[in-house]
Amino acid sequence: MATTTAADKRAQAKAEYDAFLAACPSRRLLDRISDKWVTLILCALGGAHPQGPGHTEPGTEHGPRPMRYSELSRQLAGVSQKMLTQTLRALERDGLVTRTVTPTVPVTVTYELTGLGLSLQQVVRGVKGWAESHMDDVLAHRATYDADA
Amino acid sequence: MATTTAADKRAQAKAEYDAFLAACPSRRLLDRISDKWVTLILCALGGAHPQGPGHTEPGTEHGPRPMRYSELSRQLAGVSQKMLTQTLRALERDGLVTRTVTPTVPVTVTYELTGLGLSLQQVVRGVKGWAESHMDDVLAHRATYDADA
DNA sequence: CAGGATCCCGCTAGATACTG
DNA sequence: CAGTATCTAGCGGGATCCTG
Repeated sequence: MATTTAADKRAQAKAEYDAFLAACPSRRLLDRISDKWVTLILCALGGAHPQGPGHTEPGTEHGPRPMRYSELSRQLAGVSQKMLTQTLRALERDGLVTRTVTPTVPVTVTYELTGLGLSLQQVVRGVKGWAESHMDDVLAHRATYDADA
Repeated sequence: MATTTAADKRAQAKAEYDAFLAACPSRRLLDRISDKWVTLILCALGGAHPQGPGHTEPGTEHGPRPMRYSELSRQLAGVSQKMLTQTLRALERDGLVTRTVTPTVPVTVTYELTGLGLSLQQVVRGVKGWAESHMDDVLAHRATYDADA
């Protein structure tokens, strides 16, 4: 296939999976990662500034860092043990986080982003950021919408 | 307040809402937009290349465009009427899409992204794209994970 | 065509209690 | 500390029928 260019390959890669199709595996993957807890866990594990810009102020910057179960539980206010464990397991299975057990007494378990998890974190961080920075706009629109009703 | 710099204002804006807090409104907003159907609807309304790169091939590029209810229903394979209508209403209420009724016979209804919706579309497009482009990696990890179990 | 209204099932999130 | 196990209430979400 002498006609296969880089552009062709990119087109193929894009066409291979299509979340618009109900039967496509990527549809279910999209459903999994489109989740409040997934977003928050990934963001927590990613630290404050995951892909910090050019210059880094020591002390203000901490990229991806391992976190313990209890740490996560504390940072994700209101998450139930069940959801936290369940979501972490799913993320581990999908290769987004690693789970490390240190046989101390009592046992110490840490979770950390993988490279794959980091790549997703970069994008879901945007979702969380959007929610926080556009909250006022949304609230304003809701007010006028509800008023007209 | 002579000490209020641009950086301070940004810090304040970021601190105003925090999705890590259970009681924060942004937590619920995050839950709303972390949704399969929200992502797919916004992507559909955003067209193929929302923020196309430098040069644009005429004919291959079509940015945000209004779509009819039935068009959306067709493109989002497998979506139920209930979920489609319900999600569209929520998006309209939050000011992410506009709903336009043209009194033809039968009636024609079109949905279109607002500026706010467009800004969210840019980020959720990344989520959808991630799912499609990393599907193979995830499947591979699942296989090894399930094998070890 | 673009929904509204209902019914109803599934299953999932959350609370609680227990364990290595 | 870091979970597992169990139970249940609630609702997400699909199917179905109907309408302007």
